[in-house]
Amino acid sequence: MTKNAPVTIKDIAQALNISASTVSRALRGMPEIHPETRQAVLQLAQQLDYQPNQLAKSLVKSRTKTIGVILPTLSYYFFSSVLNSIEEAAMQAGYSVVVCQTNESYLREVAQIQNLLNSQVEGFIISLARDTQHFDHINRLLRKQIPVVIFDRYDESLETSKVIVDNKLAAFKATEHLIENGCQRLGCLAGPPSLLISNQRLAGFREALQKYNLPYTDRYIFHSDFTPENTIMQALNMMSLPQPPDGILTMSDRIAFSTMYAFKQKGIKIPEDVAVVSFNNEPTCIYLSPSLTSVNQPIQEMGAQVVRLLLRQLESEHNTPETITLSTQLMIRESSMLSSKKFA
Amino acid sequence: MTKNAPVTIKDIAQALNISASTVSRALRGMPEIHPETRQAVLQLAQQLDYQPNQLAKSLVKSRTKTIGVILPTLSYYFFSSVLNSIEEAAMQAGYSVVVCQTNESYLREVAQIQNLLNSQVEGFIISLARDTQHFDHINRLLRKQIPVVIFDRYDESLETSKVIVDNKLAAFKATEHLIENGCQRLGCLAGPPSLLISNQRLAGFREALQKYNLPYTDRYIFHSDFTPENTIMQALNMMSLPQPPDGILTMSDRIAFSTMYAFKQKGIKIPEDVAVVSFNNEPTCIYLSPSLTSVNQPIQEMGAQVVRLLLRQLESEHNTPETITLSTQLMIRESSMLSSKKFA
DNA sequence: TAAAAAACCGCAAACGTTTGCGGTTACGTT
DNA sequence: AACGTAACCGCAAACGTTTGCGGTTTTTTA
Repeated sequence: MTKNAPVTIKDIAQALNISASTVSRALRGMPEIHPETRQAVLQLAQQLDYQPNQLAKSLVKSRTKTIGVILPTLSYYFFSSVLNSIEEAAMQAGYSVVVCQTNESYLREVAQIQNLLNSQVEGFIISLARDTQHFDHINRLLRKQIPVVIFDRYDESLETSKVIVDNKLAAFKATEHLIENGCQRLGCLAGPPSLLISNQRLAGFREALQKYNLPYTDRYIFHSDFTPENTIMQALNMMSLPQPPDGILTMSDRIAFSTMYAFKQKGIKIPEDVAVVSFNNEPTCIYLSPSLTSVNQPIQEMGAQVVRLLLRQLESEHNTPETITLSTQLMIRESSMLSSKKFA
Repeated sequence: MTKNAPVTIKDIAQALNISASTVSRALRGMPEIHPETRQAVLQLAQQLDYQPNQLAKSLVKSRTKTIGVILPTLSYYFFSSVLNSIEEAAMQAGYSVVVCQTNESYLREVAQIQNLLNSQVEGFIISLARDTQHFDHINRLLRKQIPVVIFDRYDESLETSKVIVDNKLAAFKATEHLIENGCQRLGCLAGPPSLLISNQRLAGFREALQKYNLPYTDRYIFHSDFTPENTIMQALNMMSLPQPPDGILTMSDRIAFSTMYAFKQKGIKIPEDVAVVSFNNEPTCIYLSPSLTSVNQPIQEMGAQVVRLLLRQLESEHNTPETITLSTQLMIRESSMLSSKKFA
């Protein structure tokens, strides 16, 4: 019956002996066409299972109503979760989103942005890849006046709108919590030295040590590249220091998970031997034994604010960049409660 | 300098006093144009930061080289992970993918498919939503001769290519493992009754009981809708049976995580009081205490096979549907080792 | 009853590409 | 000197829509 080629507006027009423009208007319910012919068009369209070609539509209107989202990975709960809230907010505003993963690779990041650019997305939401060190690809977007909002993994040199958290303060408070719970020798399992937010957290860590007059030395700072293997190695290296720490701040739950796993293997007890606090507050935190103390970031609101900022730029021309700083919350659990009985 | 409107092929043509077709050919490195003019075109294109409009290109070629992927959610490690391998394989074949989440909702599933259809994706990779009960939206794709491959969450009535695992067998072996480890009263924490694969696993569970002459009764079957709250309720209901089970098969790690959490709260010991085995083998399994015995599905290969089947349909017309069944592997860990000492 | 307004519809251009076909040049070959 | 043949490039149509403008026909108004 139906041939292989999809049915177009012209097909309908021809079958009904009317013009394509009339069909177009009828399908969109414009007022200037007769109810009878509209009815006929609608019916035939339905019968032929007509699908409007989004490409053609976007081409003539020069609008895709699409925003591109660039994320390091979707396998992290944090990112897939804020993606959810981004999609929700975007949909509400009549935009659809297309997602790309960089897998933490700089090359992939520029390639993906290039792709989305060619696909005529109207704006970008980006969280930088681990390996991204220079930002020409982002600045190119800005030069083209394409709206960009960056969240979480950002860089200070970028003059875009951002929604972030006060990483330094959050780390300070997390470290303070460790100290208040009796930790004396603190170590830090940081992310790659290239990551700004990791360094900010490191700064907060250091500041807490200073405030409480604890000695600070680089020998208690280890950098993980986020892979389990590397993380485990770094964690065990730290614990084989002549004077191993009795409290550790890790930069993400993923790092903490691997660390706790390694410690379990080696018989190192948490929190008795060493307390642990972390970042991101993934749901898995509460499933672990001991449950993991972690800094919560307001995922829902982060997504909402990100698209709010982007929409502002999309709807009104030439907006000056704005930075929104959301507040964090330390979720205190067993892994940092030195005074608590385990499995209470 | 540069105006707001993006630079097109015509702009370049005009600036160089040549025709648009020449520019087009030059940009694509076709042989019939003079090296000098090609050079000029390339240079100007670079200088103006020309971006080819993918929409226009796709429109004239009637090809988007894009495949649509419909997933229940990206927050499950299983799905986001096979998405990764799908993207990898698709990219290798020169296709790009666009992902949509259904959030387990039937309505969203049909809406998302509709969207992708309008966006002219050339084929679909689908894993069904929890709430999907009828399949007109899928069959419509088939009628349109649009290639579709379904994986994991499928339905038997669908005459598409599929890549799946032998859920019944996997569940049988998992249950057998529980029995061989000394469990006498077995319970099953299944997924929604609407999910075929959950029912298949249930069948495998039942078959194992029969083989070992253990009593089977529906009172030991509970259905979770995958949410933590509901799962916890179902799990606790099961354990407050007059004769609670000493071994439980759960249909997914997510269900198992919530279950283990609930048991920990209630002081129910795993595996001493009740052993647990599960499905999906998420990385979190090894982080838990006790670590979680779980059925592994070959994620990498699943993604690879899925796009292989889809590509076959895309490149050669009219292919008969094919079903690929991959093999699973039970990863035995502490949660099911009744004889093992905890924290060995 | 004539003019004005309303209702309905078609023409053609446009969006940014690709591509078949034809048309100039310029060169090498007899 | 004439001709065949490369080499190089432009015209115009096409992809499937939308939309400004203009044209009929019908209805309303005075």
